[in-house]
Amino acid sequence: MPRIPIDAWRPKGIEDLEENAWRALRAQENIAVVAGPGAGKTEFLAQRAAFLLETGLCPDPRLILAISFKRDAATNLADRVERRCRPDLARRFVSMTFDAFAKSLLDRFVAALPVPWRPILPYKVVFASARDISGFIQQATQAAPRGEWQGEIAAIPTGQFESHGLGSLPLHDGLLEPTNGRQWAILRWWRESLEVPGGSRLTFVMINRLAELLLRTNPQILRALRATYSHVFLDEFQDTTHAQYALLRTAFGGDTVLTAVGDDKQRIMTWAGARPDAFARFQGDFGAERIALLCNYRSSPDLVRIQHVVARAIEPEAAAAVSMAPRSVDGDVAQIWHFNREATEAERISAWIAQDRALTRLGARDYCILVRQRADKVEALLERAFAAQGLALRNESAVIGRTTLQDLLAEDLTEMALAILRLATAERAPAAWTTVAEAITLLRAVDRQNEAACRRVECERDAFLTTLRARLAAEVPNGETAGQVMQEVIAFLDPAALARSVPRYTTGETLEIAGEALSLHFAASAEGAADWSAALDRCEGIEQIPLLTIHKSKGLEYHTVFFLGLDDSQWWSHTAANPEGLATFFVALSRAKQRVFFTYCAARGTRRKVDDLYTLLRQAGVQETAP
DNA sequence: CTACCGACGGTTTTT
DNA sequence: CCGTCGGTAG
Repeated sequence: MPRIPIDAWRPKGIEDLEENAWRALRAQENIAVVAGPGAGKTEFLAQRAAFLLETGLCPDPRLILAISFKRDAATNLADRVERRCRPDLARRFVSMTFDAFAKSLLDRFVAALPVPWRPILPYKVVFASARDISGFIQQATQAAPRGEWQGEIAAIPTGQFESHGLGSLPLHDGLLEPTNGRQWAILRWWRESLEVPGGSRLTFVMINRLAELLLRTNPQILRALRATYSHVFLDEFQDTTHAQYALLRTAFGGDTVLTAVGDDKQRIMTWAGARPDAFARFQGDFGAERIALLCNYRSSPDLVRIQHVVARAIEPEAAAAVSMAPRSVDGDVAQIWHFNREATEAERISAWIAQDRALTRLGARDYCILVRQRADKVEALLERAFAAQGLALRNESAVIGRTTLQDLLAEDLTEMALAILRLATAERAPAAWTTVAEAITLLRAVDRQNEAACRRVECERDAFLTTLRARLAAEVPNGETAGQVMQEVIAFLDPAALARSVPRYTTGETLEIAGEALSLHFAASAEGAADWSAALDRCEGIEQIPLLTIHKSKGLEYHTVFFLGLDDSQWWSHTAANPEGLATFFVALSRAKQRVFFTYCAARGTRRKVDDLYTLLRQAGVQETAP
């Protein structure tokens, strides 16, 4: 296949790029791309991948590795590259999460770890709860060999032990001799976790640290890794933790070309262990040039202007973004709504949305209810009023069985099972056909060359679909039938085959948890649904207004955003001008494409702590009204 | 058994 | 800031 000359390369699927994006796209050195909300970070990375592959700057057989924090971000990026590139090139783009990257290194080369750090196999991935850690700190305090260390250990903040303690202590070839109480406690944690008869218990922070040690002590593995990947992309770089940063330095501190993308103004994960200086250090440690993307393809000019007031409060030097999205609504694009009673608040929001929908024909998913925390409380508060207006809410973080709604909807199992049910209810569902065909090929492990085998599998599939179609046609949707039907669909897909063919389902209880939750959720969706197709719509959240926390909304966008509860009780941890609080507010504000409304309800509490946020809105010219 | 007090967690991802 | 949980006094 011919390579495209660098100067002749054009972007795929979009018109053009802004000037700085072109410069960043063509860079052959490490770069730090600072991209505010709506700048098209993911699109930029997808275009850069296409550029590097199609021009041969990433030469065959070398690969591009893209590292994201969340699974959905990793999948999303891989999908975009697939849509932009020939299959043989897209195959050389590897997109995974940080944790999956660290774990894959550990799993492949565990035997190369220095003996004192080698886990007992099979090790188990565990998630240390705050309770586990505070319990550990308590007993470590008791057991500390020196009096002066005891106070030091007792003073370790529970929330920082894993990220700042375990995450930032480098491991060494041999056993380490602790020089202070903190180190003693961290090493004790390591020994207790590694020396579990029957299998070590490792958290992802530990897996990151072990992967880093592995590369540092095995130059030949490090060389092989660097030979594999010519370029590495790092998404949401502002959220990099201590352990991840250390792994990056060891793994790619050589001649790999790194592209880090992110926005310090959207750094809202430091409380969960993100290091506050990742971007700044990256520029120093990796000699990366800083390139700022200035366009905002999401929000209208009026919203971008309001966002800029908040952006400057976070970073006084912040450059103003240029809105590329025309305004499409009349009236104020931002308002503060003041209520006395929660019932009035719920009623006015729902009535407003119902009326707006009637006028504009926007879909339910063009609106969004954002909260700082405790989405279930807000769901209970709004549900009745919304139902009275014929609106449905979808609490994305609702707990279903042992998982949550949004995790369940991201499961491969869910995608496959719902596609089968779509085929059994809808007249035409081309996307569902593709999904089902691919799923069956994967799960039945049919050789495409073997025509007889293919036909047999197709017959089996059609027979199942015919029976299912007849069954659904004969029954009115209800919870009990829906639960049973889902179990049958899962049985048809075959849990054993899923465990064999989907890496995610190979170990642990993930498949079982997803199966359970899917049956529960489909049952709940079918209860009171007009027909089976409506039950499936409900299951997928079509025509439901999303309700989610700011943290979950990162990276998403909505035409009209309601931020519910700009008050001290939702913002209990906020203090004036603290960067993380301002960043959280900035993320909420910048989800909106056209309109954003903040609500305050006196019955919920005061607004002293959040006074600085109101001041910023006032400075930006946002009016307060009592609708 | 109940009533009250103080401590603590909340916003999250990851195979 | 506010709800929950565990402990203890009555």
